[in-house]
Amino acid sequence: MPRRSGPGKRPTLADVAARAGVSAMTASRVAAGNYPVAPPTRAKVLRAMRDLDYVANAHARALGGAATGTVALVLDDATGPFFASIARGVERQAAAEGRLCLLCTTHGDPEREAAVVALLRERRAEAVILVGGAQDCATYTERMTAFAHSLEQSGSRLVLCGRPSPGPGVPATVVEYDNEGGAYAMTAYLLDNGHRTIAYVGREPGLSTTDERIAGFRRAHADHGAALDESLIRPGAFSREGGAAATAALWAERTDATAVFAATDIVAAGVLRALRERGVRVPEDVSVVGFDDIPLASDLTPALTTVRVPHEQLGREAVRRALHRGPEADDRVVLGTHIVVRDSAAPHLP
Amino acid sequence: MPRRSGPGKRPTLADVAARAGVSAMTASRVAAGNYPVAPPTRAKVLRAMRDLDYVANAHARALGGAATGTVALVLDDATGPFFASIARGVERQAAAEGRLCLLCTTHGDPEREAAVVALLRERRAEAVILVGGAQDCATYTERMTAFAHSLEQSGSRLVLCGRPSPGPGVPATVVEYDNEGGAYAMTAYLLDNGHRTIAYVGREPGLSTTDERIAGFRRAHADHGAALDESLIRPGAFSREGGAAATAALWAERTDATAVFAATDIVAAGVLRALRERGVRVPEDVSVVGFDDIPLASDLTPALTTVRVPHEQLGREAVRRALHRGPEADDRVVLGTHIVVRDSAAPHLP
DNA sequence: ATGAAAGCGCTAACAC
DNA sequence: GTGTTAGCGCTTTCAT
Repeated sequence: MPRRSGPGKRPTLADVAARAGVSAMTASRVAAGNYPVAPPTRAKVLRAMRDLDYVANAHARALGGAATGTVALVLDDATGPFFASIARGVERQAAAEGRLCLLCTTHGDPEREAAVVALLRERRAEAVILVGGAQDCATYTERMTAFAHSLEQSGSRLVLCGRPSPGPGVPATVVEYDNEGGAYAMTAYLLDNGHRTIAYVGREPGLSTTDERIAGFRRAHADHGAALDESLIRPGAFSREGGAAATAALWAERTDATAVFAATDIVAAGVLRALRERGVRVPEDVSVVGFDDIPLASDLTPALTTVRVPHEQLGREAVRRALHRGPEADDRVVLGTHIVVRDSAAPHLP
Repeated sequence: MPRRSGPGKRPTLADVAARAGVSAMTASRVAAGNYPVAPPTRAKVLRAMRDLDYVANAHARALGGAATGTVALVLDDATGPFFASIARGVERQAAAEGRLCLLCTTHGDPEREAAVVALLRERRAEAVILVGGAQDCATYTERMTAFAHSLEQSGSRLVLCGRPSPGPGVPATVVEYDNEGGAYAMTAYLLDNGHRTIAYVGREPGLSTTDERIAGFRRAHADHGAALDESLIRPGAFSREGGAAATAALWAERTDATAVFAATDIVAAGVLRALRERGVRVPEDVSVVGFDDIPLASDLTPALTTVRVPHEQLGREAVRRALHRGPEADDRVVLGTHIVVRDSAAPHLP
């Protein structure tokens, strides 16, 4: 049982040293464990630490110039769909590297994002990982470039995770995944299965992920010599409601689509609901596919065929690369995506 | 654009002071903003800070004795079902109170939990919030009591969130929710709807939440004068597979249950799947209800009737109470739960 | 309203 | 192997 209980007086290394009858430096060496200390002395110090319930002060260490042992994860919102998976990857890798993980959210507000980055600079976080939601592309690049420089100047590393790169030469690590390729593969899969009228539901204007996915959608059509009716690309928010509303709007206009490519799994959930309400059977009448492969995908009815994004691995890579990087200013990886076939898509028999 | 770019030389308050032609103390006062400084002086200092891109060193501040502005959230696993909601509550409240939030996971390993608590003591986190998963009750109480004291001694506050209290007098904040009441209300709802053979699926032995939920299940039966066949309480892990397996086992034995109370929504997902595979219609043939009201619940088919647990509010309360507490050692709240009626339960007509 | 000095707890650099 | 000195960057006295 500790001797003192008031929150005011925590034992310091000096206290330990005094109690063990050695100097503070010796106690420090024992604590760090990276320096030879005579076994008997060592034992005495250890004993004193136990007796006093000594706890090192991480801030004092950090002040001395040591690394802070902290990486920071910055998200739009803690309940976003990939949050858990990416956070898990980040946290696991951070733990594996002996770091603790700070969690911050911005709610999509650029000002708050800047404020958070400022706070993290004060904390000297070793890495600041910005995840998802690439907003307004006009100022995005310069904002990220400014963050990258200011973080570098305070000894931190900016990591853009699932966000576009601000360009070469900017001191940042970029960990992306292949949106275009995944959309291409999925579209090709539908085309190979005989679908020729495929709706893309959930275009969020200005979002980098949307643009890339639609690019893959287009390229697959082109490669398969399939005509693409632009009016099949439907706007819609990245939400259940967005998916349901977009589907309702589409069906009010035309009912000839044999497949729906939802921009995300969440959107797909809305699409499925809207179709069910209209008595459209999936996959018998219409095939529905998604993007992301979040846990929900396999719980939907029918289980969703979708594009797998390696969220957890994104998180791990973000930490790994930020912590062990070479001398080059910038660093960029693109992780692969692939389709996961479940029950929501079937061949279209003409 | 900052003058220096190497990660080695960050400007300090002294640099700012020198550039502004004042003393470090004055610069400090301007930075803190809590002390009168002559407007012209103030302006000069602010200017210097901008020019130098000055960033305060949070560790130096913390070393000086100031609060660290950090709360820590400790979970079993980042992908746990309530993780996102509780984390959101914690993060939001922390942000509202000007704190940053550390995120740690233990993977259910008590040793790692202890290691994490030790790390957080070093960081002087103002609050350490332990969430969910109360394991082996034999040593649990003493472990938590020890954590509470050691954290208190290093100036931190232990918060148990959705975990049982270690008892009165222990310096910890406990934020629970009403498991027994929620289970009671749900069971009563089923009984009121004419169900008399209700299976409880997903008893995890030794888990406090399980015990409390089953207690409510029993009490409702007793209050309604309904006999409770003990063999209807089925063991099973808190997972989709656990729910499916337990349902399969139950149905292999008997098929007379008209309702299934799944221990959690995740378990309910497994139950639904197993019933679907057997051609049992929900809710026409059998009613299924869950516990937690995670987002998944409304995406299941049919949408799940379940017990709502205010996860986000749990997180908020955890932070709020830890930060603003009176002089009493212990502090405990129990947040209410209530049933959410959706489509997976229907009256049973004899 | 501003400044000077001391110290928070730890560790790198240098003695002994 | 162990002790001494100095200093990380900021803030709290205590002057002025």
